[in-house]
Amino acid sequence: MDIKQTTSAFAALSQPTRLEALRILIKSGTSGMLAGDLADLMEVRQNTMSANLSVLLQAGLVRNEREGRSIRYFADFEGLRGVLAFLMEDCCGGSPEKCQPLIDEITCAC
Amino acid sequence: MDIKQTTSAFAALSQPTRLEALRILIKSGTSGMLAGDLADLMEVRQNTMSANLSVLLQAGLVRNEREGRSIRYFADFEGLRGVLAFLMEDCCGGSPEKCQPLIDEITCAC
DNA sequence: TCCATATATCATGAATAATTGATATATTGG
DNA sequence: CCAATATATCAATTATTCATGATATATGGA
Repeated sequence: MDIKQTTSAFAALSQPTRLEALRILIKSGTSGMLAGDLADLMEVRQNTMSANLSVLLQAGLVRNEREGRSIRYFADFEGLRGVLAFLMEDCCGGSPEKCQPLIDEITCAC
Repeated sequence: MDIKQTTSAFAALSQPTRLEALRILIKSGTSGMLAGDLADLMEVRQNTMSANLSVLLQAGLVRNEREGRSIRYFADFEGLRGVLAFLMEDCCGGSPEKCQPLIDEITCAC
């Protein structure tokens, strides 16, 4: 993971449609969602959603699988991990006590 | 934390100078860094760094304190927490087993 | 093979953002 | 109060990004 990949990922997340799409895919977990269903759910046009999913794909934040005529998209948790890890690298070096609340918040009840 | 704040934060992180600056401030923890020292360290001009710090400030990712003639900047861990929490909200809903590696990576050795 | 469905790509115009030189503001020391 | 230092703001140019309409590609069913 380098700075170029990471800025590309954050750029992908800096647009409301893409951020919401990824959040939905994160919630959807292993089930993912069909591109068209996501467009319908979010009430955006087909080509807009396609373009936005393509940006998320290039950024390594989602992956996809063809499923008949449709294409199913999934959050790429590995990609997410890399981006967040790069950002927070050595966060404890200067102030360990600052890190715990952040971790607690990210940490979900699984 | 809403989608507007979050996209603004990610937009702030989508630019190499700002991402690096925040990473340095994250590593610096409670010591933070003076704006000028950060500009020198990163070899960017004074006004460019000032503009970029201002974007990070508006995004709630850093805070600052005047210190004599200088201004000291710090990573805002509370802001970071909010952004990451919003992104990962309900990540376990669909697939709890996917979350742990991500949390492990973020979790530092403090 | 032909048609319908699902998604992707292309071209374009409108809006946003980035860097830079110049200048302004704020603080300190003399 | 004046000069020096540290940072912020302004104006302008250039470069990116976005949504959109139109079109292309790919798959499945008849």
